[in-house]
Amino acid sequence: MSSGVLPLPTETAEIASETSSTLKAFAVLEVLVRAGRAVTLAELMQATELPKPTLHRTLALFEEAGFLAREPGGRRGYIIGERLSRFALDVLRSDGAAAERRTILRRVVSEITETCNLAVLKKGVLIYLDRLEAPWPLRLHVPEGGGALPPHCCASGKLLLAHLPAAERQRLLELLPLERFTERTITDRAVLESELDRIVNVGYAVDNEEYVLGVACVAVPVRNRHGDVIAALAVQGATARLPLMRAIEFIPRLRAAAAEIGSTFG
Amino acid sequence: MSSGVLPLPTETAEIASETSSTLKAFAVLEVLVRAGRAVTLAELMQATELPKPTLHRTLALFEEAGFLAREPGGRRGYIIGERLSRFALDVLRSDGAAAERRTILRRVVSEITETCNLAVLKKGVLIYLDRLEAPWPLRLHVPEGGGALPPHCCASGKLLLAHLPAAERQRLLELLPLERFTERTITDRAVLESELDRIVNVGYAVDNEEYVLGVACVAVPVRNRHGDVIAALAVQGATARLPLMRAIEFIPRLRAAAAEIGSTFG
DNA sequence: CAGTTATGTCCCGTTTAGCGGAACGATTCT
DNA sequence: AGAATCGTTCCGCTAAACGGGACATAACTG
Repeated sequence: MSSGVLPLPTETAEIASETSSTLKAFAVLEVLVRAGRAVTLAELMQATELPKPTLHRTLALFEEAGFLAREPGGRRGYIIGERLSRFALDVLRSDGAAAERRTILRRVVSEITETCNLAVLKKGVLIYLDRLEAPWPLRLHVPEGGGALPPHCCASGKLLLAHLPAAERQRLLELLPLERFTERTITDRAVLESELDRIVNVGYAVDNEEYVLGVACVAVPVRNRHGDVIAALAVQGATARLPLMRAIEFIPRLRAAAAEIGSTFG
Repeated sequence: MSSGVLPLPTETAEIASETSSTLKAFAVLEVLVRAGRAVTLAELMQATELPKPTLHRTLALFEEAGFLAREPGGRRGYIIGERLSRFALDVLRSDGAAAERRTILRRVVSEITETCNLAVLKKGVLIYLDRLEAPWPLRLHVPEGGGALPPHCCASGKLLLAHLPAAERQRLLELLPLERFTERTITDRAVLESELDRIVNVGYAVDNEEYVLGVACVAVPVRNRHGDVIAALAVQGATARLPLMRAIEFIPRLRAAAAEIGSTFG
C-alpha cells in the first residue's frame, strides 16, 4: 500500500497540538498504520512533530500491550501487533445496525443518484453520522472525519433546529452567530425563526444555496419509535444538475428511507 | 459476535487495574467493539469496572475525535465512528500478518494461475483486503483503493452474507437493492436466500457471470480459530479461459490456503 | 578502525490532565 | 405521579504524562 519517496503522508502539527495523551497516541497509530510498512521512531518524529521521548514512551506502551511489535534486527521499526490486528477485525465485524443504515443510504443514493447524508445536532452544530456521495464529477468537498457545519444554513441543520424542544431551540437561536456564507444565508433571527416554524409545518427543510453557492439540499426528519426527531436525512446536489424543484420531488423517497433508518435506532 | 443475555463478555478487572490512561481507553474500545452493537455507558461500567466519570470522559474524548459516535435520541448508546472504521481497514491491509497473507495468496495464484482475492464485508459491502492478479492479458479492472462491490452478485459477497448471524443476514437481505448487472444477477430475494442457504451447506459460493459477463468466481470461507467466518478467499477468471467447472476444481486448494490465512488472524 | 552522524533509550524535575466521589439532571419504568 | 436507573457535571487531589537534556547504540565515512 501507499508509501513513496517521502515516507509518510505528514498530517503533522495536528497531532502535536492535540491535548489529550490518548488521542495523541491514537493519532500516532494512525500515521504508523497508514504507512503500510515498518516505521522508525525518527520517521514518526518527522511525521507527527512530537518530541522524541513522548513518542518513545507512547510506542513502548503499545508494544508492551501487544498493540505494536518491532522488527527484529538492527534498525528496529515498529509494526502492527497481533492485538491491534484482532481489534481491527472486530471493528469491521461489529457492523450491525451501522451496516443497515449504510445500506439504506446506499439504496437511496443509487435510486436518486445524488449525494445523501444522515446528520444529527450535537452541541449546536451539525454532525454527519454517515454520508454517501453520488458518482458525479462535481462534488461538494466535506472535511474528513465528520466536520461540523453551522446549522442555520443547511437543510439538515434547520430541520433539526426546528424540531428542538421549544426552550432549547430558543436558547440556541439566541446563541448562534448566524454567520453569512452566501447572499442567501439567513442571518436574521426573526426570519430564521419563522423559517423554522414553516419547516415544522411542512415536514421538510431546504437549503437553497445558503451555505455554498450552487449547492442545494432537502432534508426530512428521522424519527424514533416515539416520534421524536433524532436525526435528519438529506439529499444534496449541485443546482446546475439538481435544481431545488427537482430535489423536492425526492421527498417521498427520502421519507420512506428516513422511516427505515429510524427503526434501526434504539 | 456473541452478545446474548449478559450484555458483554466481561474481561473486567484487568482493565480497571491498567495503569496507563491510554491503554485503559483502548481496552474500553475493545470491549465496545466486541459487543457488536450500540453499547451504553452503564453496560460499559459493568463490563470494565471503571468508574462512571472516567468512562464518560474517555468516551466523550473518542466521540469528539470521531472514533466513536452516538445513537441519537433518548438512551444514546455508543457506536463505532467513521474514523475508527477507516483505521481498522488500514490496519488489516498493512499489518504484519498482511504480508504473510500476501505470501499465501501469491502461492495460490502461482499454483492455479488465476487471479485471487481476499475480501471482507464492511458495512454491508464487499471490500478487498488484498488481491493478486494472474499474469493473463485479459484482466478484470478493479477500482483502486479497494472499491466496494455489492455483495449479492459476487461469490465472496454471497459467501459472507450467507455466514452472517441470522438476524443480521435477514435485515440486510431485506434492505439490499439487488441491482441487476447481467442477465444472471440474482435479483429476487427469495432466490438469493435459498442460494445463501445452499452456500452454507456446500461450503463455497460461485459467481457465474452475475456481476460481469465473462467473469466467474468461486469463493471459500476463511475462518478464525473459533470457526467464525471472517473473510472470503476467491478465485476469479475469464470464463473463456476458466469455465466455472474448472474453477470449481480449485476448491480444495483454495480451502487449504483459506485455512492458512485464517490462522494469520489472531 | 577511530571519527562522525543519526537514531534510540533513559533520567528526572515540572506541570498538567486524568482521576473519581459525590451531587445533580435527565429518562425510563410502573 | 413517584421511583429507579442512567447520564452529566463539578472539583480538589494526585498520579502520570511531559520533554529538555544526557547517554548509549547503531550506521555511515574516509
